[in-house]
Amino acid sequence: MSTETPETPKPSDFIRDIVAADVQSGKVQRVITRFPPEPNGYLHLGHAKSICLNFGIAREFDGVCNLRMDDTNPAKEEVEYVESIIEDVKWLIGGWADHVLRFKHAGDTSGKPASEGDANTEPFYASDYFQQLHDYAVALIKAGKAFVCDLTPEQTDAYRGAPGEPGKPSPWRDRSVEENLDLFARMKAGEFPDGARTLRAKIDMAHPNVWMRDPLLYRIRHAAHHHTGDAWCIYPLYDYAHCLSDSIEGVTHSVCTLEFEVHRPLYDWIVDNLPVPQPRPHQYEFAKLMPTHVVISKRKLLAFVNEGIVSGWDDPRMPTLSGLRRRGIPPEAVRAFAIGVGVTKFISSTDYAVFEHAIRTNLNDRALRRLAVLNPIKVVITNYPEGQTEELAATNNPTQPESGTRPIPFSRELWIEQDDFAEVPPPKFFRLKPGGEVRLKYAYIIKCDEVVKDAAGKIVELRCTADLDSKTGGPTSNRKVKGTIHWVSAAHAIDAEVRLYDRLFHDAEPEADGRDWRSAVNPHSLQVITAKLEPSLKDATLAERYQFERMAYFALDSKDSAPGKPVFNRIITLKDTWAKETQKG
RNA sequence: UGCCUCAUAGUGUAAUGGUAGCACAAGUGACUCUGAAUCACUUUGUCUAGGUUCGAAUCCUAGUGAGGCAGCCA
Repeated sequence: MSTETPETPKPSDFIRDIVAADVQSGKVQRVITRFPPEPNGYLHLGHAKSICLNFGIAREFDGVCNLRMDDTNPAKEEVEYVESIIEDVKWLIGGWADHVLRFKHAGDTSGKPASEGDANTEPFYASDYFQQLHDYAVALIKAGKAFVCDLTPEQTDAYRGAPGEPGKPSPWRDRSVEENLDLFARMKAGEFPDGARTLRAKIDMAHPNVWMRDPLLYRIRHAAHHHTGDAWCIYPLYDYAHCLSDSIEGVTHSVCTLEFEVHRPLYDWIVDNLPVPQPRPHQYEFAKLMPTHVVISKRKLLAFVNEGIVSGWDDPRMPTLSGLRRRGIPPEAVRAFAIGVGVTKFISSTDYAVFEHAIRTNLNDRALRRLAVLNPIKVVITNYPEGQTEELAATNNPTQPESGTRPIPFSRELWIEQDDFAEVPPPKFFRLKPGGEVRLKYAYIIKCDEVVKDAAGKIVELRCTADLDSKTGGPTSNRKVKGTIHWVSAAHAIDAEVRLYDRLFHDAEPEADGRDWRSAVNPHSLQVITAKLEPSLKDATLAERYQFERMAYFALDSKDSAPGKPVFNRIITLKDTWAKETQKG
């Protein structure tokens, strides 16, 4: 069975146009891209677009894509995040771009990929290149293009000037090459405390682009690094490390988000002022994905976790990739969405409904149909013999006829959905009502004869008669009634915990008008119930997706489900035009 | 108010000087043993003003609006 949602014909965008032109002209022999997350948080829906872009370009142009940890800041980065990033990337591109994903041999720092069949691999790390980066810095100093600056952080800010007004040169700008070399060596040797000195590029303090005003290249941080340990106490900054990491790995197209656009002149300056291999990498920027109805900044996601609003980074309500995965959303759906939104430089937000549509499209194709009653009400078929059971054939997936049928048991006492009965039906109500008829899916047409209530007036049971000639598949089953509802046999149903997830935010823009997103959190984003499931669901598997007919799509929870004790997560509801209809009234 | 960038239906996104199309959303109808899916149809758009051109969403100029940039974060 194909699980790949038909994707837009052939992705084409301004970045792919550039790549195609570079390949066409022979400027680039082999396309190499990279996905460079900083390991200081979990990957989320926004990253999915970047992953699909970088890996997508690689696979479309017979290139490769390096997974690289952009870990130049020892204070913020952790191994836990590295591991989650690897798992999430593999999950997202699984079955689609695995073959273009490159790792390197564990421990190797050359920037070269692991050889075929190497079993001991790990992602690339910017921190692998600290020595090389250091040597390049020395070269810059020798060329008179970098200097050690003694300004304090505050002074550095003040000297930088502001947009619109030029900065002024650091008094340390014209130190001799020898002095700079000596000082840089002593920075590296740990002679100075944090913040005491920096290494800066010597460019132009009056440059209209603030990032070109003698930008910092290295800072002193006496801190252990998650990957290099205590080997270094000077750490390169992003602008210096990123372009050179690209160069060292042979990246041809370095694709990043729009906020780095103003950094591009610096990216170019660094690689153009160092003897790097040619052709050198080039940076291109696109607008990041901003879905409505979510909050995806790392800081806020971290707050969700730390403040206990959700159960963890992989809570099924989180827009993290691990959250989406645990929710049961297939990677194919995430990909179809991330690719479908397109790539431009226009800052926009994407309606969450587009994502939901991608999920439903994928699930409709692949999900196994099952009958399950979420909020049960008892039905007794008074003309059906007590103790009798018959097996009926139920279709597994009408969109995949080869998926066949499975047997479901029918008996005198059933559960049906509370919403499928109305004592006082609204207009156009097609379901069960007193004196009315409805089809029990795959079974009989029944008529409601009597509504039984308890002392409090609460409905406890519906007494119905079945038209025994109307059995599905039988010779006299052709009689039509307007409504068909789902049901389970009370004697055969299994109870299971079902977690009904809803959007974490009802507002399209949870932070509109400067509100704190916390005040917009949907208090009913999780509702836990015990549902009545058809017995075949006791054999549900984690790999499978299920549609509880007429209700929603579900998947087993990967953490809390156990053999004999299934726990289902609601992935997404079916579209419900009836609910929309009733809201109109 | 210096530099950079962007502007096409409600939301996204195509059209690369030649009929403004697609998706989502919204609406109407058909079909339906899932009020799902499917199918058909409908509504809504080139920021403004000039210019170049036989012809402009596209090229030029000016304006307007929006965003990014002044971390020893990435």
